[in-house]
Amino acid sequence: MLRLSTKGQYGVRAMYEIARGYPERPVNIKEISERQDVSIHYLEQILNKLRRAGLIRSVKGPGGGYLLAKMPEEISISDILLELEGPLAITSCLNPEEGCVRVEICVTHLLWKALGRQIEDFLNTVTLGDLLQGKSFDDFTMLAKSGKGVVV
Amino acid sequence: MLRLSTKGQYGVRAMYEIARGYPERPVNIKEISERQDVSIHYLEQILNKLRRAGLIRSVKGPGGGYLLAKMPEEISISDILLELEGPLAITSCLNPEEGCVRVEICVTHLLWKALGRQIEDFLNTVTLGDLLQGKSFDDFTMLAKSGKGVVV
DNA sequence: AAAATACTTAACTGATTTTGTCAAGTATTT
DNA sequence: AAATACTTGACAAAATCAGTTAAGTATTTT
Ligand code: FES
Ligand code: FES
Repeated sequence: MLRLSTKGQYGVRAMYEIARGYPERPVNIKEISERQDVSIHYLEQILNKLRRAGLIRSVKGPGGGYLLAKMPEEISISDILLELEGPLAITSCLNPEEGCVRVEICVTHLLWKALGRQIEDFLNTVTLGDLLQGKSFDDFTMLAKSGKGVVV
Repeated sequence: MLRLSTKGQYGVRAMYEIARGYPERPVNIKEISERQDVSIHYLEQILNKLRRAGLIRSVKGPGGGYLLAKMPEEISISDILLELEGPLAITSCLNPEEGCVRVEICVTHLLWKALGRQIEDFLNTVTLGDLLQGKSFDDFTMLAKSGKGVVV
């Protein structure tokens, strides 16, 4: 139930590796591939999307690789997943591109909407910075929406 | 991203229709099919699973149909989805049946685990009773875990 | 007893999505 | 010029999803 695709998962793990080089050291694909055990070809596909989305930039030539385009604290998990998997839409009814004619009379619409908001709040709150710090996320749950800092 | 299957969605909607007959009136498949616009054959498949799981029971013969096996307040959305879509597992690593050898060294494992907990808390908290009452779920989010009542 | 209603079960199939691979580049530095 | 490294698009096997088909069994009403 509610599975995240490997593309999204690999994407976050790749971004973590790139974040480790922040702000100076370019991290090349081979290094990411080896550390996270994901094929180079598949990573190329993933990193390409993330680059076009402006989350990372690339440096060519020997010694090149990928660099974070922003501070780790400014890149949320949501940012990454959005590019790789499209907008969060628990149901097709909630997908702007699909929509649903039953919305007005549907008894579950608000339920799924609330669940989506719950997930979105969480993913918006957690950033690469949190991953770098090795947080446990135990207390993220209820504080996510408070807007204030999050307990470690 | 993170799509719920139609089976799960239809299942919740079907359970809502059955809940409307609680505690006495059996609701037949045809009525559910018409009100929720889901094929009878597909519903049969879904209701069968829910019956074997003990969430509903069936009454045969003319005037028969399906009845809730418990009070609407005692059946959570999580109960329904669990039967139709299996256990919540954002990633295969979190699925008991699959597992992952990288768990110990993985930088994202705790992240997905926390997200899963977030979702599970929510789905465990909402019941058919809430749907019957037409709640908006606006305030469920942060109060889900408090254990106490939920704001309408 | 017969007919009508209604649930039960298993098998099957087409469509879609996921999860990658392959091939042929382009760009930069040493 | 050679080595390194990113870039892009096409392709395809595998898995999952969504739904149908078909052939029942069980119960009540007349
Ligand atoms: S069926 Fe589309 S909103 Fe419920
Ligand atoms: S790769 Fe399995 S836990 Fe992260």
